[in-house]
Amino acid sequence: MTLKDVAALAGVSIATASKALNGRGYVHPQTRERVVEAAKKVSFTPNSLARGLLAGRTGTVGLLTNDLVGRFSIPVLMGAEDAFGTGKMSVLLCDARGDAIRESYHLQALLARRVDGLIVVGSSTDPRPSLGHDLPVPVVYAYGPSQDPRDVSVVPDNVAGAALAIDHLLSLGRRNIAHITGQEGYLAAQDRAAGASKRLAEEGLALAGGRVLYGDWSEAWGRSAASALIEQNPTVDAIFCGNDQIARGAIDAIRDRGLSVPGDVAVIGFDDWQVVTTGSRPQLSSIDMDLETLGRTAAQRLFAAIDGSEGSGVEHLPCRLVVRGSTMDGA
Amino acid sequence: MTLKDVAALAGVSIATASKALNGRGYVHPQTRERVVEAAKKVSFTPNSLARGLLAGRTGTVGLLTNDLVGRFSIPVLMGAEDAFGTGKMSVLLCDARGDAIRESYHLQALLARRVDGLIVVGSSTDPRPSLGHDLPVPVVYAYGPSQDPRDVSVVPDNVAGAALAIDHLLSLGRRNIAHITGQEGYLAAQDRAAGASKRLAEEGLALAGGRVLYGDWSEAWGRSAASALIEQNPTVDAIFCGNDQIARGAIDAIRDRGLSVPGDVAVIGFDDWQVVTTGSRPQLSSIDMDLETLGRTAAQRLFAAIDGSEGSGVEHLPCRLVVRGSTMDGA
DNA sequence: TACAGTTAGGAAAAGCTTTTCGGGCTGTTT
DNA sequence: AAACAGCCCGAAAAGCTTTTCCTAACTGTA
Repeated sequence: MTLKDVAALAGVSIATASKALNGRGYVHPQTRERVVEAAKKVSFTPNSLARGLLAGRTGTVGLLTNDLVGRFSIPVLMGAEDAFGTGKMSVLLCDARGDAIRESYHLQALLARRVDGLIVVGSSTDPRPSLGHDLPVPVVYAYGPSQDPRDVSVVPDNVAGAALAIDHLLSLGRRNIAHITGQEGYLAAQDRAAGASKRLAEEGLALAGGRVLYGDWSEAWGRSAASALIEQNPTVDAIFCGNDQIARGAIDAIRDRGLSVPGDVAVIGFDDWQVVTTGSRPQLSSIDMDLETLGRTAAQRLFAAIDGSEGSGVEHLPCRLVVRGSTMDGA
Repeated sequence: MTLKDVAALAGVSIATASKALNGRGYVHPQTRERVVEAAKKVSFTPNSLARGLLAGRTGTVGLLTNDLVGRFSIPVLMGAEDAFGTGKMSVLLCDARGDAIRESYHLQALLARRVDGLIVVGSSTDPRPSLGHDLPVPVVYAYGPSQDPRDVSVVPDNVAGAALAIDHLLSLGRRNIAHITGQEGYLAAQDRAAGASKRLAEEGLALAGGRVLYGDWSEAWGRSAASALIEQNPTVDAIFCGNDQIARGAIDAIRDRGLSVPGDVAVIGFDDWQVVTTGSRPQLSSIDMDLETLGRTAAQRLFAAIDGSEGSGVEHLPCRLVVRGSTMDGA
């Protein structure tokens, strides 16, 4: 099953066999045919290890994630795999589970396998420590940026995404817009709140309720916060929520109070997590971070870096508005 | 950054450097110290490619999935990664996206990289075509079994899981138990229905409504099916649902009709998908397929096969009952 | 002093592929 | 007729590590 066997079977030298299979140099068509035939016969597959050893490039990239169970890593990973092209580039996957020691262990293993580059996927959009600059391969940080601005990072633009949500609500004629979101400690929560406030301020408006309602990222919080909000501010006519679960909770609470969504209160979420958005009644509008595009972009940046391009800094990718029943006038 | 550099820096031969770092043969402690020091200094990482080329084993396994976005592959993958041990074994991930051509392409790439073994993760529990037996490495099928009984497969025991759910409902004193589930075409739907019916039959009972309510795996179906069911069979006191989304829809429909869960009707789902089970009111009891254990087991079977063990056939792993508010008496 | 037994370290092969270089050969040009 | 160009193929090196075998030196003993 090695090239030597193929060469022997075809009655040529190893060098000729190699050239025949790779289309290099001068090989008589008839000879080439014999070699190809022999290779097929023994189902020869060139050994990538030997190839990589020689070429210095392995056609493998490492994907270091910290939150595989979470729903953010996977789309990024998909996009990256997509960009690499089927079979051309392979992905070595490691999940550090938020543990720095485990991470450095994985990193070591990846470097030993001579990956051509690394993509680091954060578990949140909070900046994370850089892997450093003395690595022998380029690194791209996706979803969560590196703390070091000299690194290359690709992240979703939460601020603009929030503005998109507010824009949409404004376009529906809503003016009393509240914002319920998750833990204040998350940069994602801060960014989305900032984006929403800024956009409202541009229109001379302020958040209904006077402030951002921080809590946690759960439906339960969405329910209780929305309920209390409506209680205290009956004029609220729209709620922008920090994620889809909160939004779904808000929808349920509003319906429980006998109000209609979106008739009385329009609701929009964030993340566009299908299982949540399509399960609710009415279905939930949301802001999609388009993580697959983000993953693809990260892969492209990595390719560029592998090919010698320099560049650095944090690149913010736009979000997409996905309109469903919870903000649809006709509903 | 190669062993040669380390050896030169430490003033020894390559062979000695190798032995010093790997603890083989006779090396003077002082020499060893010098070598280790030198290796650390240039941050030497042994080239896995060269190592693998020599040893014939690469410490890499291929993970071929068909449904990365789906929620079943990931826990399996996690469990497998877990079993392999951090840094010791690496995982090459490929997503064929249900495309046979893409799959064979990925397979080729994995074999070229000389993986030590393969785990194939199905996108459903329906049997899938075997990769064949002329592969140079062992293969274990996880979640979805191979159609070929000579292969090694590890799958969740849906039949027993359904019986577990029925047992639980019976233990609450419920006797009029209905079953709402997804498309009849899915083996998972059939197995769960069969397990439920069998367990009921053992108690001399039959399904409330007289038949299994097949539909799709959505909340919307759960709502409409549960609503119609209660309408026609007011005596129903429990519903076993084929997945969590259907169950959540059922809960909502029951509450909409002014009945209480679990007071009037107990509801239990399947899959234990946290975002669905913990978001509902009350929180949803469910059957957990424990996919991480499944992944771990698949990895162990693969290890065994790599080490020469034979064995074959489909191994069914038990499910776990997770009790929450929707079947809790006190609630 | 010679020898056996340890101990330390080096030379070289193996593992597989790709690429470079050079040697035959045929046919053509001067 | 001689030289040259073009074509085809093979020998060998490079890429990096591990392991086996071997030599040299040293310790202790007969």
